[in-house]
Amino acid sequence: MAWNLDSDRPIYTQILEEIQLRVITGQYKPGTKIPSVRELAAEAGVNPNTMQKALVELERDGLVMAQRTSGRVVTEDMKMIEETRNKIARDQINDFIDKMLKLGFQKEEIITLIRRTKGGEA
Amino acid sequence: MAWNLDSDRPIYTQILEEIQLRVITGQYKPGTKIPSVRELAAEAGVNPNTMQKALVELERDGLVMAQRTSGRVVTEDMKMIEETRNKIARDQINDFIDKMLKLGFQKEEIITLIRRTKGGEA
DNA sequence: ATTATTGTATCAATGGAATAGTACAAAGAA
DNA sequence: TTCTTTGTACTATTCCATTGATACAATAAT
Repeated sequence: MAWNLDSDRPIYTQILEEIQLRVITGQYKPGTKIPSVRELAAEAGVNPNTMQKALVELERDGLVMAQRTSGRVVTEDMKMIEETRNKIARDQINDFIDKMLKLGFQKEEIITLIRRTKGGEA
Repeated sequence: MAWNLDSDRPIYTQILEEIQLRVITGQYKPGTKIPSVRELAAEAGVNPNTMQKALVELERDGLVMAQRTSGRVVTEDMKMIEETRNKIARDQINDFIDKMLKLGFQKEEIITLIRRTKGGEA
């Protein structure tokens, strides 16, 4: 999977979101180890310090835990993972709706436009 | 209207978007003058240089035009304004759908969630 | 004619993000 | 034991966004 980093937002923020996504989607499974700081940094093409910063922030949220010398492990708290997913989705929706309303679209128009958009029809 | 600037994206980008929005929504009407660089900077609480940078970028898009000493004027090209609005909306939708699909939601789920969201049912 | 306002240009200083390089302590592997 | 890998810490440097301050030319207002 690509990291797809752009330059108009802090890199460590984007990295944080990408790892969050990998946990939420099960690419990094509960209770398992994730790659080391240095590996992840190499994979993402960033400096280890930048990766470290992202990981420390993720740690604050409790989504991953560092074990001094044996690496980092994804939380086993499935409920927390699910709640994180829902919170992110809720924020996405609110931001999106807010912007669209500001642009002068109404809810039913928005829904129509989404229906016309490719992808995700199961 | 508030400028509502946050610190995790370049200020001049956010300013640019805000002015774009004001044109699109008719707060700044086609053919009329917009406030001077210094006024806008004061209103937004930023340095004139930062405001200037945003305005120059808007100029590239052709949404506003500078007149050396008499100020800046909004374009009278309604079609361009409408196209800008549609482009922004399209980008918003695509980004939003993309993120939601990555989070594992499907289109009908997304629509359901939007229906449950407050606002814009006019 | 004088003054004020306009956009524009330029320079220096500051702060945060990112890079680069290095080092250390703890634990597992050899 | 020795070596390697782990997370972590630290310092220096570079780059960009932002601020601050100032200046200039063209025009509108007086």
